[in-house]
Amino acid sequence: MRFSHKREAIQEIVYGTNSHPTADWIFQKAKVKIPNISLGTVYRNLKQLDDAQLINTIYDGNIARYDWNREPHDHLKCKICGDLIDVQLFDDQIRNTIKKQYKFEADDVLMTIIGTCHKHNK
Amino acid sequence: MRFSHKREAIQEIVYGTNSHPTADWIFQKAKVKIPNISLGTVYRNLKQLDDAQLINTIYDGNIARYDWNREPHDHLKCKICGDLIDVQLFDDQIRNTIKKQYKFEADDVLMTIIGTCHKHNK
DNA sequence: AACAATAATAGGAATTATTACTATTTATAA
DNA sequence: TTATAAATAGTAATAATTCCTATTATTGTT
Repeated sequence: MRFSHKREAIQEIVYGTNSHPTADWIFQKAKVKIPNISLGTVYRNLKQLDDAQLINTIYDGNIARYDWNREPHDHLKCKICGDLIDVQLFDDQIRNTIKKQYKFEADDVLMTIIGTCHKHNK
Repeated sequence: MRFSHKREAIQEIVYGTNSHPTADWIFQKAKVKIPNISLGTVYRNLKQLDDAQLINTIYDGNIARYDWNREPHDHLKCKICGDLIDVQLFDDQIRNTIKKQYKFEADDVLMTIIGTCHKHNK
């Protein structure tokens, strides 16, 4: 993977937020710095950064979001504001349990808890 | 919700498979019985059946799949063949843990384990 | 520094999944 | 049996994403 200013900028944008941004959000931010950047470039580079293990892609309903946090973690999703909150729920032990119980070679555990976040406490 | 033959047929199709079908797969099956059914009808009725708690909608990457199984359960997703396998991993205890730790009112726990299923054992 | 090979890009077209719109049909309650 | 409103077909519209192609930029090699 050869160096590119655009990819560098895209990576900086993803690394600069905890908001699990969408491709379009990243595109809007990128345009401020690089007015002629195209959405295709954003998608292509996000994919490359994911392939290079520099960012994570997470699917939120049927939209892709991007996450700089490469540590294994899960998400709390607020059904009111839609926010995704990072949490650490399980350790590696679960993989062994699953492997034994279901003859399934587990690579990754994706977990989302749907609910209401503290901002909406009455 | 008023009775409809099409909705009945759509529900039967979802209830008749363990394959977590997509809207389009259901549409193809429905056309065999009801040649003039439209894709919009399939989507509308799947939404109604979900609202009525008669089926479940699950998001697999960025595509919606439908599941007759209303019991709380999780999925093993094979990265090779894409199959989703139903499994029962956690009980309600996890909700209380999350609630305490994160001040989060948990309604639902969505969990998918990515890996390789037994069909691909060498 | 100039060159050659090829990765990266812009801009737009194409694709895929899904929702919205509207005139017509159908279920059902009175 | 008729009035009502829900359900529908067919199609247009939208949203997210991928694909295509001519041009541009990076980088290893002269």
